Amino acid sequence: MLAEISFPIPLRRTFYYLLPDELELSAAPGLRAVAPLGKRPAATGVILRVLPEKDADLSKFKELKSVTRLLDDEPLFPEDALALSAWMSARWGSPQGLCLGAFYAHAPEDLPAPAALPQPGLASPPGELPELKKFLETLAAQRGGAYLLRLAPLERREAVYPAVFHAALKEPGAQGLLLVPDLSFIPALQAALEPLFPGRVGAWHARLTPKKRAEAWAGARCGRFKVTIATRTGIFLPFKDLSLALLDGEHEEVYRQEEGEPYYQVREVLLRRMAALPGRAVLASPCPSIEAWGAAAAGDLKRFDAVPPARLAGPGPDVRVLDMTQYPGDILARPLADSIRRAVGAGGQALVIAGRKGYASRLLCANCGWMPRCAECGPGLTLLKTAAADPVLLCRRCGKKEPKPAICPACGGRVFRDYGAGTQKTQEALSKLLPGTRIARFDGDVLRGSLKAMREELESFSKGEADVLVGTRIALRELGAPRLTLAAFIDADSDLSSADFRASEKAYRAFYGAWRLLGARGELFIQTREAGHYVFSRLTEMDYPSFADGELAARKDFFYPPFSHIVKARFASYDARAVQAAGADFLKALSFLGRPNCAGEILGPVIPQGQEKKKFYSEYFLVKAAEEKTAALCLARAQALPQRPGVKYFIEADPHGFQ
DNA sequence: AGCACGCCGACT
DNA sequence: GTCGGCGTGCTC
Repeated sequence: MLAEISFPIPLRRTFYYLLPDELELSAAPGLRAVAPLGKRPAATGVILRVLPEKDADLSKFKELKSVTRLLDDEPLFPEDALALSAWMSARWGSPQGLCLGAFYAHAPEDLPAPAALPQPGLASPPGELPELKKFLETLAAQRGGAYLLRLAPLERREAVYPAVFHAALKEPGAQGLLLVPDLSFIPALQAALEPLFPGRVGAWHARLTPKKRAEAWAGARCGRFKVTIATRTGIFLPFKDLSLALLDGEHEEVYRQEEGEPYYQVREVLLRRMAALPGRAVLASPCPSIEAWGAAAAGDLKRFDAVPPARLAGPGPDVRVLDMTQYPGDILARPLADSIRRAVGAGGQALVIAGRKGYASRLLCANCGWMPRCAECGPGLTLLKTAAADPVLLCRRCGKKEPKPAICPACGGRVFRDYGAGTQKTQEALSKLLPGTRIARFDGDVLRGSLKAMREELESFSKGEADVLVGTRIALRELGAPRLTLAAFIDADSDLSSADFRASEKAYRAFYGAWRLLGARGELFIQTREAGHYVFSRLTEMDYPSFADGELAARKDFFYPPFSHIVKARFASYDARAVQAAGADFLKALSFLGRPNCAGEILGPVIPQGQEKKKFYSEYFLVKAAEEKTAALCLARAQALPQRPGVKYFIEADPHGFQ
């Protein structure tokens, strides 16, 4: 008999090994096996299947090696980890061996013997939150199911999640997994869960010491830990009986693994894994991803809004959207300037978020403030200055280009100005406005400088030495500012018109994040030339559902996820003709698209801006497929393309932030 | 990914 | 004359 084995190496290939007689009976799919591989005397892989010799084509290689030994008596995962990793591999294109490796990477050679465990009863439940009651009752009554839990803007997760796990883990052996975006969230949640499950709350993250890591891994596997709180790799932990998995802040981008294979998206793996077990899956967020929102609308997730009606939520910060067409040429509109002066004068602090550095300028009429928009997509266009040709306007959403107008269609004016104030320009303007005030700056330049300088800038603000902090959106992340009474986005348009179709969603969350930083009596200002954009219409009440509904409708119109699956293929070379030939190969390999059961479309070739006079050429295609299966097929075909010499291939599923 | 082979620069 | 840099190639 043979064993087909998958190793954690970046090869889209499995290996056949001979099973010695004494291992023939115990070998089975899902068990780890040790075997020689290449020059390595002992490599550990996972058996995918056991098959008779006649079923394998052994003609393509000269030697057939033997399995040395097996590491497990039974599979580490009660669910079908092989099927899950095969799906991951097809979904995001990483080799199955690496996907399996994510599940098996931390397994010790010798599994610790499962110790007999005391099964203490549950402690008394925490204070019941009325708006959560319905959700908790539903959860307690089900063994499976997927849920979207929308939390109130100012809700403390430490108050909500213990109630969720308490309601869901009543059965003695049932285990829970709580995934968080960052390891800094773990201690507080651990402290909140500990009273309910004394001594049975585990923690898993990248910075555990080897000993702690082994303990956490074994504790999940043998059932010692009732709840494990983990960062994203925790999705691959083995559990004896995983009954509930909750993804906190499910919209967060850290849940998408894009640096290094295997590529995956925690939200999707979690839903898939919990459905396979089966167990309950909960996606939680105050502003859910549009993907999750769409899944709820389609009935794939059951949505619960643990959010009291806006009017009962009490006073929140004031939100003021300033229409900058009323203040042409100003960096700070008058009402904002007045409010900053007032806020700082009253002993408060102001946070000013400028547009990101390096962004292409936008164009506006110097006379009337008119700004070109894309006829089809709505959001403003971006002005691109190219050295060779005349300036063009580019729609970042659909990629359509048009020449820069010579005269303003609104007023006939012939003078146009660039628009977009960077952090430095904003800092200057603020210095003029507030002479003698210390203004700290926090942006990519400071960040790129030294880590120490960055901390100092941020701390000078947090400690109150500076009254104003100017920064890009990264400044929002780790800011602690007790005296903060005003936050302002100088140029919301640079966020809204960015390359990504998730731009509005991200912008909304940025506004929302700033809003949350402010106390109940704070002021939030947003300067924009697109004051009619639907993002803003939902901000005054922080009405996320209607914003998300609008966003979802736009995704449907433009055939974006969750209504399609995107595959991006980019080809790059010093030889322009080789790039084109690779593109032709690609189109030929995907010619099945559009046939029955293979609905989809191909956009491209797109030639990225600014390479006109460079020696290096690249172009890319975007495939939008209606079904996940079709997208997976496109991905597989693109990866199987014959490699043309000198051409680099970049094939990616679900690209974020493409242009 | 590993691990080895192989062919050119600075050193005990 | 060797030690060692990392480019290239292969793994049932």
